[in-house]
Amino acid sequence: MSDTRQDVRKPRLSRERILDAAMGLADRDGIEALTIRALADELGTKPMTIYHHIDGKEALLDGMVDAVFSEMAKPPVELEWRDALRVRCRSAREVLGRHPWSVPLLESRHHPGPELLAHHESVLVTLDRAGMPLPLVAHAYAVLDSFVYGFAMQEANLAVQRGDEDAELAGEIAAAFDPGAYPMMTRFAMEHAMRPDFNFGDSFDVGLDLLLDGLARAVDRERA
Amino acid sequence: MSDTRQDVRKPRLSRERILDAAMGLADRDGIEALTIRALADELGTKPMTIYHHIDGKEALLDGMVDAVFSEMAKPPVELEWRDALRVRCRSAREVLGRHPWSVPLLESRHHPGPELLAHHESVLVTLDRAGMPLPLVAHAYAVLDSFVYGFAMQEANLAVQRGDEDAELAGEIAAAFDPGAYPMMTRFAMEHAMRPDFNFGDSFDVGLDLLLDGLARAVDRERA
DNA sequence: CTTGCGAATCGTACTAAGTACGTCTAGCGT
DNA sequence: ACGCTAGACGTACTTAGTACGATTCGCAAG
Repeated sequence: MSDTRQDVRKPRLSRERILDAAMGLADRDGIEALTIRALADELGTKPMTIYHHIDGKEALLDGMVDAVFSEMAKPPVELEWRDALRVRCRSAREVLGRHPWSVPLLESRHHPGPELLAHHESVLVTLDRAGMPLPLVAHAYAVLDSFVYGFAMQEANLAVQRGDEDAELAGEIAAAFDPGAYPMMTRFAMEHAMRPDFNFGDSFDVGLDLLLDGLARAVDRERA
Repeated sequence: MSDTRQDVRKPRLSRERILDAAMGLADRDGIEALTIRALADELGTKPMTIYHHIDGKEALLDGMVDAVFSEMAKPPVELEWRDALRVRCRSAREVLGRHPWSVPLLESRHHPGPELLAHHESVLVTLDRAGMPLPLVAHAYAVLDSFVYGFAMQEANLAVQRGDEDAELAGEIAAAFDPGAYPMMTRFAMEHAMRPDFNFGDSFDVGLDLLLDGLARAVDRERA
């Protein structure tokens, strides 16, 4: 009873409930469907109520980005640095894939939240215990994150096109093809990319290993 | 005379002039400042006039993205594949850096323009003549573009923060730091990232070489 | 030089979205 | 029981995209 009353009354809204709903809405309907009004409907309330918990839409987006970082696994300290980073990067890619709207947002937010900072700290620590000097740490971090973000960005792109129409889109693209204007692209599509067993995501581990192997060699060179 | 008259009269507007102005405006004031009204002002005209040349704002953005691709150097056919790709990737990074707003757009456009298609074709051809089998071509392309896009995205991020306030921003971030809550980040910043000779962009060539070297090794393994 | 046609331009207005401001109300402590 | 305050809400203003119809301009033919 008191539970019911409390549930309906007191904590009707909270920053967390709003963030959860916002992320769910963005996951489901896309980031462009995330409007304050739609969010209010989702929460069974009115637009202005949301402003009592969150300081404008920018702050909402900042909060969502930080929540995304909170979902990413940090590099496990008990693993050797390469394995630890592999775990972290795979998790990051998976999380970004689950929240495709977040990828372009990562770029435009300039208010790092606590989760983001903690995440960065943990990665830096891992690179440090790999024995990298600071300049190499900087390169390693920049390079790994560039790859992860960029890959997630391309995957998000593909996902949208897949969900959009597929047939219509493919037809449109095909129509733009002069017969044989792009022979290599055509061959590539026909003989590989359109095959049922082709999976863009398979390239992730390939690239990740390329980078980790290269970094390991760089560490070895430092040691010598 | 007739030149003057023609210059003032006939071609008052055109798709090209609109695209140029839109890109200039986005470069100068940021993509969020690119509104149809602002663009009309920039061109000395009225909003609705623009719609006679371009089919809505989405089409405008599509056109801008394609224009960005047109600025990127294709891999020169006369160079060995690794050098050719290095030229292409460096150029891509430079162009994306010049048009920071374009990076998030690359993801959201699903109407590939002719320049984009031609660019992709040229890269695929280069990978093909490197002797890669199609599956490796796919991996190479995915991995290289992920890195280039992701790197450009992070650079765009830094550029914004730099231009924004610098002092205010740095203070804000510093304020979020519990004294010593992020020791490795602090050390990294103090002893490396805040030093005047530190340059994030230096990591680009490092990562690019990591990937190209790794791909070259993969090609060699295929040969064996 | 006039006239008329079609393309380019513009004015008006509607819709969607973010949000400032003032009011209202429920539930708490006194 | 009563008033105080946090949270919720209604209204309305602002910015932005864009549909629709009227208007104007430049050129070519008479």
